[in-house]
Amino acid sequence: MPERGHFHLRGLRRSSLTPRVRFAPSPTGYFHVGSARTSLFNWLYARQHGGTFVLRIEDTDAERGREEWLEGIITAMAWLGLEADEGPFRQSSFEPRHRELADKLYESGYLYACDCTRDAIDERTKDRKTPGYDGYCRDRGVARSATTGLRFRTPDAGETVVHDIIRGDVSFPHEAMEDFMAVKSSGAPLFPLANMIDDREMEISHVIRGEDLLPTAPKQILMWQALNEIDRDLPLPSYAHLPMLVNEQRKKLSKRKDPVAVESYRDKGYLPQAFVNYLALLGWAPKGDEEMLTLDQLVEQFELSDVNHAPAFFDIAKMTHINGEYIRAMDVDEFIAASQPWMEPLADAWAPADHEIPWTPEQFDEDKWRAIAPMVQERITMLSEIPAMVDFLFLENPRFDEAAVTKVLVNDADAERILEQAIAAFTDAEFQAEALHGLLTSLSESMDLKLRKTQAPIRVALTGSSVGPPLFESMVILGRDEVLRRLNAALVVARG
RNA sequence: GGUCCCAUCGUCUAGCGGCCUAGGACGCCUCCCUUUCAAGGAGGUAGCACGGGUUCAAAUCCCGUUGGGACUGCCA
Repeated sequence: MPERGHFHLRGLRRSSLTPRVRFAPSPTGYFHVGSARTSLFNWLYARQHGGTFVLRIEDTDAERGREEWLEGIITAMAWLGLEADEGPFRQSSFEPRHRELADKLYESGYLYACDCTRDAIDERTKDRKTPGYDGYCRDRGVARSATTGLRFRTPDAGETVVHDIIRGDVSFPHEAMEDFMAVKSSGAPLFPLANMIDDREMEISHVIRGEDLLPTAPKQILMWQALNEIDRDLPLPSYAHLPMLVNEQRKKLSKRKDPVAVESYRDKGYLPQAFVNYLALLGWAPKGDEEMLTLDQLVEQFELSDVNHAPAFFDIAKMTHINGEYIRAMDVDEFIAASQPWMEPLADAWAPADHEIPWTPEQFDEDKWRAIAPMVQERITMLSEIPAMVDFLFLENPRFDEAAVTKVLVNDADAERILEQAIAAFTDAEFQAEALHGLLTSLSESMDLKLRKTQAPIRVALTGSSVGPPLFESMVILGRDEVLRRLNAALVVARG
């Protein structure tokens, strides 16, 4: 069923309404979670309608665009599974066309030259109720020069209506619309113009972007219509403005204060499927009660017109929970493969940033890791948590948690006899989890202690921590000799 | 200040006039399971911002108020 907004495409010669959408990020050094969501929604829309997903990098800000950042965007999108059908195109490469059309708009009178400085405008308008450009140069006939920008002559009356697939019709009265700057004094168009020209040239049918761009939509529509008069006559795209992603203060996510880099979530060990799944749940919800959805299911169920209007809080706690679910849902081999970058990163493969591995490559033991992996899998929510949980298997000596040592080895009067008896019992025990379990259980009974009490000093002695994977399984993986050696070392500590 | 957007549990949301005694999920709390921690199981906590209409009937429609937010640059 065609949703609201599709009527714009009536009479269009574009082949049978197949949509062409685009994701147009500006390169800023990392991939923003908001961009990821916008990208995802565009991709989903294209996929479910058999359309085309175009990637266009808006790199016209000379100071900002850096070569390696393009790679960052593509890498992050590939990680999320959002490959573009066309592109990446660089907006900067279309600048000749931008200038050509800007000139045409100027020659046709849609744009006029303005030599006002910001200070002069502010000075003139400081006492007015309505700040913004006052139209000073509108009819002054200022000659275009290297110091004049070009402003768009907005209509005096009437209004421009943005037909938004998500929000319905949004009207902007021209009366309140200033003659905005469209072309820099350098002759290069500003974002609203350049962005719109590219959408025309690429015959984009649906502009799906953040709500922060809703106020620029009427400007772009006005200029689009102007170009329809003097250049090609092209149908307006449909618009869909996605609600903002906000922080706990309900403000737009800030690159300064909020953790917005997609790369950092990858580094922490969020799985792309989980990340995408969570992103899809921000501003949209599936029909049923099941919210764990694969990319394929999202393509099937996603509905752009059902997207919410209100801003959504980017809740890392919920995303982390979903990530844990995905981790537990993997089979062990998948889990081991996925965790490799955090365990034994390959020399020329991707490795997480800010991640320290406590053991050396020589100390790492693949067999031990495989043996304990299933138990680790159901205890973590992020892959980066793994090393701290298994390092005792690979290190010469466990990294001791001082608080735990003090509590269960030093300050606990029972620690000494528990360790002594455990050593005696384990020395010629069958080293198998069930057997060890039974052995310590009966040993506890003979000492009139709870098993939870007797396992504590042993756990700290072997792993350095009072929390961790199941103890008896860990003992088997560690082996009798090592278990006895560590218990004896702990006994020395317990005896003070 | 101006223009625009928005408003259901703390959070993400379902709900599109009667099925709502407002459903699910995260979080939080309790209990069960249990060798720690998790996981899992069973419960619980908590919401229609407010005020007017319209209607036999409103979380759902309309208006207003309040409260959030975005934009307001020769950045994109």
